[in-house]
Amino acid sequence: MKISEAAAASGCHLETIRYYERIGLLSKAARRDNGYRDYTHAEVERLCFITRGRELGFSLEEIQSLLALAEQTDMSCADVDRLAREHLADIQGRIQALQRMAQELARTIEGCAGGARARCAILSDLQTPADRAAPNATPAPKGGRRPAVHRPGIDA
Amino acid sequence: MKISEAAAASGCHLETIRYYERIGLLSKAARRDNGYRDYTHAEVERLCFITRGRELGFSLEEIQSLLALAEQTDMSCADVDRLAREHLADIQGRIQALQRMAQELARTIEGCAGGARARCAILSDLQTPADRAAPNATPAPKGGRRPAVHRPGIDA
DNA sequence: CCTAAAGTCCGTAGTCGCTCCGGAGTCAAG
DNA sequence: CTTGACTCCGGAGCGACTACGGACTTTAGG
Repeated sequence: MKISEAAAASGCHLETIRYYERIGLLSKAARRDNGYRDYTHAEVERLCFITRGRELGFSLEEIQSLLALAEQTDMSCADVDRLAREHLADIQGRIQALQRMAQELARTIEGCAGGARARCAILSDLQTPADRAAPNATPAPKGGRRPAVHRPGIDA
Repeated sequence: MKISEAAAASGCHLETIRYYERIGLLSKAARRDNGYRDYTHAEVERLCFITRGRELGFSLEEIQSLLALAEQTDMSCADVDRLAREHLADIQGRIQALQRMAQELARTIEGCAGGARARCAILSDLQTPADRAAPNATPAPKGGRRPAVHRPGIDA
């Protein structure tokens, strides 16, 4: 399988595959006589695993751990489970942080009369430090700092 | 006001302040005789605005627009409102994407018996391409690609 | 007054996960 | 034989910081 086919089969961008090889997440692919990379079914599966993991918001480092665990055939399910649960908790934390953001932002937008500029609530709200602006909200919407899903093209 | 005081007053990391100056988000601060930066109340307010904007998930570029709008004293409230609403929609999109992730992940974790490794649902689920794994979920959880909140220290 | 610690300066490099670039070689179709 | 698509590679760029190292200044304590 050539790299473009592996890309199509895994849903992973071609350049990203090369990138994964470069950073050692994928082992160096076999080469044909012409120097082109040649992928086996197993390698494409590994790639699918990575891609899917990314879609679920795992970092490449976490995915590497998961792959390592997947390779030991005994006594690893509990570890996998723990990792997944930790990750889920992290995602939920991020959802909450975003929800707080959305709430505050919505409240701020509400306050804007919509045309009379003199006392634009949005701008003055932005000027106000978080704790004064939202005494009920958690001091700072800090949570996990995990990198997670990077979604390429598609500009909103 | 020295930089550390400005940092404390604005809740913005000291190095980040210098960074903002470097990229032109803040104009170059006045200097004392010893070369130390000296901040006025207005500059600290601008910094608060930026920090708060970041907390609400605006990108630095968006914040720059907001600041520019804030400086024109007429006819900008509608623009501010539009920007804020667009941003809110983006945040909501990201929340939904994360919720899909969490749902799928939770479902995957559910399937794991918890010890018997032979058929660990989590790992095999990860092996499965997204569309086969979750026929009901949106094809790919792609949404906005805005960078938004980077939260430094604090590891979950 | 001297010393040590803390604060500030600066530029540069590293982080994460890609993505794009340019220039060169290879391959398949017309 | 030419054209276009594909592949190779290393390196730079993105966003928003964070960290580092070496030089300088200021401040507090003895």
